[in-house]
Amino acid sequence: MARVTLQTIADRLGVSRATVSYAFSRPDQLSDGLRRRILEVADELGYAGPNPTARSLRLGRAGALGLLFSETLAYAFADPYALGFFRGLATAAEEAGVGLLILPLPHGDRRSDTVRDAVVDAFCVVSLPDGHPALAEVLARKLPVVVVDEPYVPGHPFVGIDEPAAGAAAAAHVLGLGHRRVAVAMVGLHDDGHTGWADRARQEGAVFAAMRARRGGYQAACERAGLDWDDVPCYEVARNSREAGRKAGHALLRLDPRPTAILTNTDVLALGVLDAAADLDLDVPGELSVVGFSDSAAEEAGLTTIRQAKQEIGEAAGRLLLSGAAARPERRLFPYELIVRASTAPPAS
Amino acid sequence: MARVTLQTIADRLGVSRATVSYAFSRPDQLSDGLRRRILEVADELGYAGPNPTARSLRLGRAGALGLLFSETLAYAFADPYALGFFRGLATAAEEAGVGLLILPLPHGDRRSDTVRDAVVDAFCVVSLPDGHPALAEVLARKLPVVVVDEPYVPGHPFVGIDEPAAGAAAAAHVLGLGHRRVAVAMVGLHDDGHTGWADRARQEGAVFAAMRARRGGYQAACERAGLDWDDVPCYEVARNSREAGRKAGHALLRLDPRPTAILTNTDVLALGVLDAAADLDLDVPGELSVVGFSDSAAEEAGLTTIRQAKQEIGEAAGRLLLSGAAARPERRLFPYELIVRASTAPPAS
DNA sequence: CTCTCCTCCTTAATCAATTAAGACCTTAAT
DNA sequence: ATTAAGGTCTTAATTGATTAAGGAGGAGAG
Repeated sequence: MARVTLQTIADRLGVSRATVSYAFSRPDQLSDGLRRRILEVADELGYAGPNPTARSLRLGRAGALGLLFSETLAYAFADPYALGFFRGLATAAEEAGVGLLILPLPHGDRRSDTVRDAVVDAFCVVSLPDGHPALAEVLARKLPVVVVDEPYVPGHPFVGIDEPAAGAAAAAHVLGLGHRRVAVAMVGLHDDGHTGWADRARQEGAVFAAMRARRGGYQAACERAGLDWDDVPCYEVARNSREAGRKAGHALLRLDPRPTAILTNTDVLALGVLDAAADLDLDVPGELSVVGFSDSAAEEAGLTTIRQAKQEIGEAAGRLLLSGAAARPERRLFPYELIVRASTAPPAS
Repeated sequence: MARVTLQTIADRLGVSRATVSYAFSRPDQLSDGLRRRILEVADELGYAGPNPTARSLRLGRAGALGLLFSETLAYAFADPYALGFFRGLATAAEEAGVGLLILPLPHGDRRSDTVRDAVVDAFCVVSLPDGHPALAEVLARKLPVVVVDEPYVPGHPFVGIDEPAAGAAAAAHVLGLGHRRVAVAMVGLHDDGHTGWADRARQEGAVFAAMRARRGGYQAACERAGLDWDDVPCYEVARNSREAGRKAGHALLRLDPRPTAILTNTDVLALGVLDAAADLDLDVPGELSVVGFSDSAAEEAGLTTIRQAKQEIGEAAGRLLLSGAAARPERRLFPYELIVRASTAPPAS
């Protein structure tokens, strides 16, 4: 059975294709009788309705928002921060009645043309490392683009938080409590799978702009408090997982003198650091203070963290794209908030 | 500045449109020199690459999978079971290099044509109530469709678990422990927002087929154990939330005689029932046994539950659609597993 | 009777590509 | 010299719709 198109129906009834099209899209242009007959024949022939692709081509709109995320989709759907963001974005999409097309990044060697072939009206790019090839592909499409969290793309709107300030707030909190032996555990500095100590060059050359900025905030606050940043040990892990956090925790807690406070750039990592502390029978916050970031998995663990309005950020990104306001390179920074819970306290004197 | 198409470039260079197309899609059909010149001019004119919609129309494939979920997207991204499923589906999509188009259901009165207009190659329908209009719209598209969990759509492949058997296993567990005063808290029977006692008619006429089947399993097991189902109180809530579970818990625990075991058809609900038990200072599992369903939020709470292979189910659904095997109405039932944790014990004698 | 206005439908341009088949020219083999 | 084979580009059909503009016919007004 060949494909049924508008033309098939038109031929069958001896009317023009336009007439059949009107039967579907503009009932007022047709007499009721004919319209009914057309719909009847359409049904009889098993017509699937006006082809959305053809429609989309003619009308010049896709009815979908493209979403690009740095990690594999399987990871994204497990990351609390990403999920909060997706929720917000999905809400905006839902309100506008458009779909959300989640695109896989070409992973490994298999090259795929998902970005090039994505039938969308706009792109939302989330948390891509500097220089990631997918970003170039997105920009080549010349569609509206909004970037969330990272990287900074000149000429395109940006939504996120004031990362340096938020990082500084996290650091200032423990410094204000009196800590002087501060250490840092970070994920997402580079894309090369490295796990280990991060020297100054690696820190400052981090390809994830938000993480780089966050770290800059740590440093600024520490220096304002009179610490020498070179005395602040930084451990870097490749994946944002609890297990990786634990590893970083052990590395940092083995140091002599042992840090009394550890800053982490994600909550998941912080949970791992807490695991490490538990492994070593260290009392938190008595012997060790830990600060997370994002308030994504922090509540039950009683973790002090920086809360980001993930859902609002997602909604804002969506609305920016859907309102057509993405032409102006607006820069929307959302407020963050230091949430103090039971994982931080003054150091033992 | 007008839109740049293949034709624009062709005109500029005095070659045919086909030639330009080949420059992008089939380099071997062209001399290197010309190809280079074409790409140069394309760049110069700001050509965004072959229009994906036109491409899609001509090639007859969309490169995307449509996903339809019963709830609002904001809810879906917060539901642990849905997320596990999404993860699996996304993994399959990622492997095949196709996108995942998440479609909003027409919510409330605003009618939107997202299903009709979705540029996709196939649909995955998850957990829709019987008779939901969106399902009809999906079927009208005459594309491959796979249904997950519910409803049962004759003629289309189905992926899920053996719900009656799983429900029976949950019930048989507490019955085997010796419980006789069993009660049930359920969500997702109907779509009408009702919260309160569910009589036999409401139970059996439930529009969510999986939930209906699950409940049938409870009943069968109870009757096999010699209980009269009419003696088993059933409380129904409208939303799958912890708060709703707590409400159901209070309603059930106020009964005299008080149930010694409560079966719930989701983990989230079970957590709420545990909250209610805590409110009443009831010892779990000493004075009350609670069983969840899905193993989605159960681990930390020490909840006995039925584990469903959510991620595998998602992957299977995706692969079914992507392999083109969705033509046969295959019915794939995945194994479930009773996970016994600390929320169930024999009743106090 | 003529003019105007509606209603209902058709004509034809348009959206932006892909690709089989053919034309034309050069080179190599017989 | 003839034929075959390649390489490079063009022609034209095709994908499946939307919609402005126009035409035919009937109804009502003057």
